[in-house]
Amino acid sequence: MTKTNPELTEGEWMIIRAVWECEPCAAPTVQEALVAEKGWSYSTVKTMMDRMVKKGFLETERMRNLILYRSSITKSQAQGVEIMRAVKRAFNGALPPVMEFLLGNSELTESELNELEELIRKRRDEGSQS
Amino acid sequence: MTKTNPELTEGEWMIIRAVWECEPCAAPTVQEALVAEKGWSYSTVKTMMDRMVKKGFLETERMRNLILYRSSITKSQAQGVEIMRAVKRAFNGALPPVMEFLLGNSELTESELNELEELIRKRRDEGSQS
DNA sequence: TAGAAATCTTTACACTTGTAGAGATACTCT
DNA sequence: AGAGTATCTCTACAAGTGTAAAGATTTCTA
Repeated sequence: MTKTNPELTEGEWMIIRAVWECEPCAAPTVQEALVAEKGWSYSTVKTMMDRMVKKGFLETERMRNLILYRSSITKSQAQGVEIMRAVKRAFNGALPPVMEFLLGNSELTESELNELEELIRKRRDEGSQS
Repeated sequence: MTKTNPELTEGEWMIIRAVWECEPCAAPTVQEALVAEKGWSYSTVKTMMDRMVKKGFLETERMRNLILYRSSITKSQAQGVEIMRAVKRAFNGALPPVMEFLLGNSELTESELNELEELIRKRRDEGSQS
């Protein structure tokens, strides 16, 4: 039942980030992890988590009276969907302008710039081999 | 009343893209432009547009019986907000991993790669001057 | 000037999302 | 076994979003 194209809401991102940190974990644990940042009550968190189960973002396993949750989607999967959705919406799916925007609007250190150049070089090598 | 931090929904993106294409334009024009892709009725489009006015995403000007709409936010403004929101949500605001992801998951031509390197170089020069 | 055509206004409804209270259960410790 | 504690379930509600029908108004045209 794993969702292949997960579109998470802001609240769901909060939840799943916490789950990735501690899975498998129970709802009260997640709530405790988020209460400082979001102030959410237990009911709030539990409701969201159960909705996420229904949507296929989380899975549950019952251990006695405890319900353990784990993510059904990987972090990189969710990251990819999220970023690509934005790219599609805002840039009609065109990547170079996005890169351009990011390069122009971000604070990158020297070493990060080097790293990126390295990635580009690697990318080029891979490309020419196929 | 221009919104400085516009978060557009999917539907609103549809609308505003069409508005950017033809502004100033009337609601029926926008509806016609979108009906093929979305199948939205006139009422649907008009309702969304009026909500967007209330939110400060669009502005209106009345000409006789016609209401002309124009965008209150620029394309690059909206693009920036959209992409940065995704970066923040999915990558906790860290840009290098995003770039890495994009480089690894996109089809870029040789010349686009060159272009990116050029951008990086330029970025570095700017950085070292300040 | 009456009917047709274009456009706008009002109202509505279902679904999602953020939010949570209140009550039911189950487990633990004395 | 009873009381306290932890956890879960049920129910609810307001705001926002996608969707649009029906009616009102304005303008054009014969």
